[in-house]
Amino acid sequence: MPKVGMHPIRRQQLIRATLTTIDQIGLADTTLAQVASTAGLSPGIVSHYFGDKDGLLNATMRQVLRELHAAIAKYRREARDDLPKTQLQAIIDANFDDSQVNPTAMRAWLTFWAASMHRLELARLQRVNDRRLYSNICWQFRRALPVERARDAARGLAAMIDGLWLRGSLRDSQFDVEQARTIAYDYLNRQLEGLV
Amino acid sequence: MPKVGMHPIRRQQLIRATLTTIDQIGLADTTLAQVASTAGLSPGIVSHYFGDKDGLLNATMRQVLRELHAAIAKYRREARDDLPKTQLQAIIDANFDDSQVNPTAMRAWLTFWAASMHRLELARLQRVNDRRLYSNICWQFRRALPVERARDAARGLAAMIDGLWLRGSLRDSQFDVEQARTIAYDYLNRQLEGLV
Amino acid sequence: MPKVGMHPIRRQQLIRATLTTIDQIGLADTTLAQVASTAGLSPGIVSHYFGDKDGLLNATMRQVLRELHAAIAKYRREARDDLPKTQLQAIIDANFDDSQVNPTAMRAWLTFWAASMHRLELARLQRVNDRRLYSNICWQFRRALPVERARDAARGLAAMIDGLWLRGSLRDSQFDVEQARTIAYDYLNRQLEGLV
Amino acid sequence: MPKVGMHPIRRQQLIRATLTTIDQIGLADTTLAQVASTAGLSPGIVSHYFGDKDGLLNATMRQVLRELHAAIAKYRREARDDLPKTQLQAIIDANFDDSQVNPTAMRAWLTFWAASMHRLELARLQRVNDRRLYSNICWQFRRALPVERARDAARGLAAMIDGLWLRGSLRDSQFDVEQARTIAYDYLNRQLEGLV
DNA sequence: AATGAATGAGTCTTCATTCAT
DNA sequence: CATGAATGAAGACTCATTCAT
Repeated sequence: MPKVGMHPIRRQQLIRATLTTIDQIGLADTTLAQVASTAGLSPGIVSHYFGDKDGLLNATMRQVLRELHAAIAKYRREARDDLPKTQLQAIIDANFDDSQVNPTAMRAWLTFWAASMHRLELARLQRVNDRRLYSNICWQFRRALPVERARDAARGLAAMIDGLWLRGSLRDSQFDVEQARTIAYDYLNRQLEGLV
Repeated sequence: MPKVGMHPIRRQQLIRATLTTIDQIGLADTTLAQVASTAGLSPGIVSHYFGDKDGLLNATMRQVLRELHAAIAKYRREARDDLPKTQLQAIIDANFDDSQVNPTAMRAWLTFWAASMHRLELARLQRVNDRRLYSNICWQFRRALPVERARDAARGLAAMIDGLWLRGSLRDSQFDVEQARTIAYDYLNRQLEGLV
Repeated sequence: MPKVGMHPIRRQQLIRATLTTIDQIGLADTTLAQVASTAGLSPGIVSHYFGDKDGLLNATMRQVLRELHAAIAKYRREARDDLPKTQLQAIIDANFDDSQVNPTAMRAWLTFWAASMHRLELARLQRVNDRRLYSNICWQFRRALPVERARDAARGLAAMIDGLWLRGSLRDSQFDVEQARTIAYDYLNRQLEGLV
Repeated sequence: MPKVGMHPIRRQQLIRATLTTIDQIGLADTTLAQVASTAGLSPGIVSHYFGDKDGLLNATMRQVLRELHAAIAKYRREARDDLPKTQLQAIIDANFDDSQVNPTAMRAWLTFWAASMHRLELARLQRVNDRRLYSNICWQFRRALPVERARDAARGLAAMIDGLWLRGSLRDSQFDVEQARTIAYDYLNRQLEGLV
């Protein structure tokens, strides 16, 4: 079946299958055979497209990050204005978009976060993403607050977002987006209180 | 001297060795042989004291939780008064006590958090702890705020604590306790603003 | 120009690539993908021209043997006379011709020699060649020596040639043709001593 | 079954099994499972005693070399005098001792000789052995011949021994010790002719 | 004629667990 | 109590071979 142009399709299939498997049985129990079979392919194919298991995992994490960035970009593009508060709300909304808080995505996130503690490449990806979120937030706060205050506010909001999300990942029940947004918005409002 | 009481000593040795190994090479690469050798014991001994690997892991997580509770109890006991704010500050301080934010402890935490997604017993322990933190915080807020407000404030503070801690776990550098406390205190102050 | 005759060209390419690969990484690590890529072709092509891996290996060994016979024929044709001694010297020279003692050729030889222990077809080729060398040598000795003496002299010279070559194959350095010839000539001289 | 002192016994078992397997199906088709099963043990045991397949192979080759050295030492010790000729005959005899020319041993030899072309450690062992044989022989010749003559005689005899042995390895039939000895003795006699 | 994607059987290796001592 | 030898199942990875294009 040597159709040309299978590369991107097969990679997508396998990355999707990896996310599904991580969701269902966890990274520790995820085998290449599992992933391949979930993708409806044979085990040998993984090395063909990703070299080895690490390659597959790295690619999967990159995909997860890409989706977060896409969500953030979309929400900010669609924000009704460019005020700091509006933009920060867009960032909050993007982080709690369904693409990010559905159980599969959340489990993948936490899985990669934990795995990054001992895997160099994942740690690198994680750190880049981490800094990007913080920078975006900080930039907006600096338009409204003195630099030191802006930095703490940014650290606080980033922590709040991750914390709400982290605690949500534990629940069996659906992540409560409204509640999370209310709490994050409240934090934001209090930081910008009496300004705009 | 009776030779009794090897039980608790050996268990401690093995749990310590488990934490060390998780810290250094990660749970995924932690083998019982590693753990046993780190503890200066033979591989066969693990099953003698913990039944199997799961038993060891469960016991290790219990130990980590116990230490957090001990820290919280200690800080609250030593708080200068029983005012909500003071008690909540004590809870914050306990969560950022060195016993909780040293790299080994933080890695263990995140490791177990992630592992709990697919391990029933760990999930149970996690959830109990999670609720206990929330309940403690909520209880204090309710002494100062209307119930609905108290609940959101509690959710927010718990998320803030976990988020600061989570983001700290990524850093190579030492966790910045002062900064984390400043941000958490600030959140607390704003929630209780104009009350006391 | 008819497009016919790709057959011999492709086969040559692949056989050459096989020898190169055996030289560089050894038969044990030689994969069809390696060979094909060295030949600048695709992996699937091998089965088209040789059926399977065994077919390729057999063809490669045949080629190696053909080159030895060509060398021997050439040297004997060019010998200055038909005396036994001259003809035996020609055989010695042919065996130490550069086409036989360059590192690639020597490694291929030893590789096939070893492989022939458990591969029927290679063993057959090996044995035919082996006998041919012995017969050639023996025939010449019989022109000068009584039959029993001739047989032992032939066995000795054949062993001497193979032994010099075998020990040369170990060296990292270039095979010392002069030295090998001196030693083999000396053996020859002593066998024919006092005879002319 | 943790009897102590199993180490040397198990290693022997596995090395023997390796030699048997190489003899019967060849190195290329020798799997650890094969070896272990031949030894009546489980596949996992190999890594316990030899680390990995390479470790097993190295140990096996070392054993083969050890046996050759033991044979040489024994024959020289038992030689009736210390004359060069007698000692050289002892070396020849040792190389054609049954421990060296039984089919299993010969196949192992040739296998390792070929394998050493692309395996560093085997090459090292091979070269050490190679030099030792040459040195021993050369030393004896130098007691009877001028240095240059001694060196060529040593190279010739070493090549003769290896060549006879190499050609013998091809035969299905039993190695003809008498014939080989006759030919090697003859070479020796002619080199020392008119001296002692 | 030639490609190269895909398969799937087979190998090495790891490791939790058992158990004789 | 404790050891550590031994097991054997399971996983990652390789690669000869096939086959649609």
